[in-house]
Amino acid sequence: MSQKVSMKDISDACGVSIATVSKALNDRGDISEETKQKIKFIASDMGYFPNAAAKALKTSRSYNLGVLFVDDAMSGLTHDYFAHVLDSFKRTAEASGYDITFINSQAEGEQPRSYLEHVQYRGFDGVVIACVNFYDPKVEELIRGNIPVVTIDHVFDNRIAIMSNNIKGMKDLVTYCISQGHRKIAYVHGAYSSVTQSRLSSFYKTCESFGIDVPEEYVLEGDYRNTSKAFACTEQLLKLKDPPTCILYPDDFAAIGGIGAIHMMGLQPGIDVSVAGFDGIPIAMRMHPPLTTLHQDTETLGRLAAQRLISLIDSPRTTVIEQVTVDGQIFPGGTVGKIN
Amino acid sequence: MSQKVSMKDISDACGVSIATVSKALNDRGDISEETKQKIKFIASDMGYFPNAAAKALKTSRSYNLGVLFVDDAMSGLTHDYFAHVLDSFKRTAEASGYDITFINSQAEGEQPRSYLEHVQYRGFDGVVIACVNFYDPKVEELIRGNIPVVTIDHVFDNRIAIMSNNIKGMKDLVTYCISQGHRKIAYVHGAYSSVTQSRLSSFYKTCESFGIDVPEEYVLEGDYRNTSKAFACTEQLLKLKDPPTCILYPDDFAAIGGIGAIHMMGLQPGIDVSVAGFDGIPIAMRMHPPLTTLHQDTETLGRLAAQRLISLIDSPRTTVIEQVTVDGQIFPGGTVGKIN
DNA sequence: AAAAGTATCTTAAACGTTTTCGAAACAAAA
DNA sequence: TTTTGTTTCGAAAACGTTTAAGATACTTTT
Repeated sequence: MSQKVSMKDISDACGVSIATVSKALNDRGDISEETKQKIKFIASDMGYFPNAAAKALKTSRSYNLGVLFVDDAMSGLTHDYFAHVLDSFKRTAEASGYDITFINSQAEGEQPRSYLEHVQYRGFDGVVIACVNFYDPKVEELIRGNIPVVTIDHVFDNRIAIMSNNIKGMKDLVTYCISQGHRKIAYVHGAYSSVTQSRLSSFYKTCESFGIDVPEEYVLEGDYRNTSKAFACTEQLLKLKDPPTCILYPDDFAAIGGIGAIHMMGLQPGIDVSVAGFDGIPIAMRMHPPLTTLHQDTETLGRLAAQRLISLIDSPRTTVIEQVTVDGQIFPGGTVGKIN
Repeated sequence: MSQKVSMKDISDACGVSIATVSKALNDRGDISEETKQKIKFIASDMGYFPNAAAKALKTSRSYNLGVLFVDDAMSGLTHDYFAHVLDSFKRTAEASGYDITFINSQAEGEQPRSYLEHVQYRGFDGVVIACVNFYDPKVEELIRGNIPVVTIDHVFDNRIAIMSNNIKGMKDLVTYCISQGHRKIAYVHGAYSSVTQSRLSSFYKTCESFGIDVPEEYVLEGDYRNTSKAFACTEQLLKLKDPPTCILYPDDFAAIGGIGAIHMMGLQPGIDVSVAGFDGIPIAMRMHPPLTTLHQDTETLGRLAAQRLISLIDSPRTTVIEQVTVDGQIFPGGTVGKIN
């Protein structure tokens, strides 16, 4: 059963030509309502479905989107933030009839090819890029290639970019901490990147706007998803003669590392010293007490990326190339306590 | 630039037939070494790469694997355990020249089709299934379909299954706790499933083998990834007249919930009361103190799944249909302390 | 020297579609 | 009645490959 039934089989069964079958199944005008219904009925009765390869070969449209979430330093799939973005991207792409497959640069028994070559080989209609070293020449090549592309959290000249609003996010987070009475706020930031830069400058600027001075020793370099560094930095901060009352971290992972240090020192997070994360991954928001964090709207990020990409594919002329930024939302949690 | 160059272009450039080009590029015997080298050189010089659709159409081999990680209750991608398995699967599949794309049951503007139809439409060479309601008739249909398939953590009659060894895992975990001196061990287990059943019976059996009696009130129903239930259960357990000294949880998420309750009560995990998780997700293993947990070997799980699947595709006759179970490894962490 | 074998290359069909263009049939307009 | 238009359909080429079978030239065997 289910041995492939082709348009040829249907055309035989219906006594029409194979061209007519194609037209009927694709709802082209060039056909009478009567035969169209008959063909459709018989086709579904025979369990027909099209052959993606043949269709793609003929139309050079694969209805397949490539995603580039590389996993060297930061493994895409196992990185909560990007996993959530991808999950959302996947859902909306699939709802529009697109499948998604991963881009890689493995060879098929041959020498490694580039990302762009892989994309052209598979005939992806479009590509989304995230969680990547954007300065990798192979990534550059892909972006300069002639296929529709949207990037996430990084902007390239003349390409659509979906950006999480790190400026506003950090501003909201700092503002929240200040509203809780904190004025001695430390920041363990992530390793250098454009995202880090945005957050860092927003941190300084917001503090300044409230007339808060940030001592140099309050700003330490940690790293994303690095609990150990966060642990060490936290210890260091709390041993200061004038320790901060509130500590910000590059992400929720790191914040959990910081909380470890706080517990280790016999203190209670949110009571003796406040901490806040960034990202709003599920585990952080469901801890006890829940972590105060800035929840990045991964759902919207992924959805917009898919929508824009598909729009770019369908109507390259009329979709405007722009960077859209999506706001996160402060998640109060319980680890930033009221003071004074 | 990079406008598609086909075999036709190469054959023109080389003054040979298309067939000869195909043979040269595919290393068929039927050709002289000299022309083969010449063709290969010119092909690479012209930036040629094959067209996947055409190749798939002709050979009915797509070098594309379908993965079914559905996301309703438990969203596949955002589920740490499965995300890691998938990540490993992806890496080894890609190293063997296969791409991977997600299976879904969305229609292309039409009525929703089944998983199996999607698979046949795309011409996937094989399929891996995980993180799924295995009793879904659409899943059943896919598994009974005529394509190579391997399932993860669930066994179907006459199909390859890759199983994490929950029996041994729970046994090792309990044994470790006992080795630390614990004899009053509670278990907040997950919702009903075959995995839960395995772990629960292994828990009882191991305790029994050490002559340890498990009071009824030590075994509570929590749920996977549910921090709140774990929090509540933990409170309940610690309020007992004779509270346990050690508490086991369905997974690391839940354990973190339990730790929250312990902190809330002014106690120190690993000192005043011990806790252990299950899975060994990165955040748990990098907390301070690190969570004692049973690290499931997601790397091997994913790799074996890919290897077996590809083997099944390449040589259906000689690959044995069996369920292979892969052992996890105890991660001592620091939340199960020595007692007495 | 004829026959047979071997190495190398080409022709052409096929995979399952889509699409252009023309054909046929019929209706409407002149 | 002839012309023109409209609707519905089919023939055939094309997409870029693979592959079976045939063709050619050259070697070897007898």
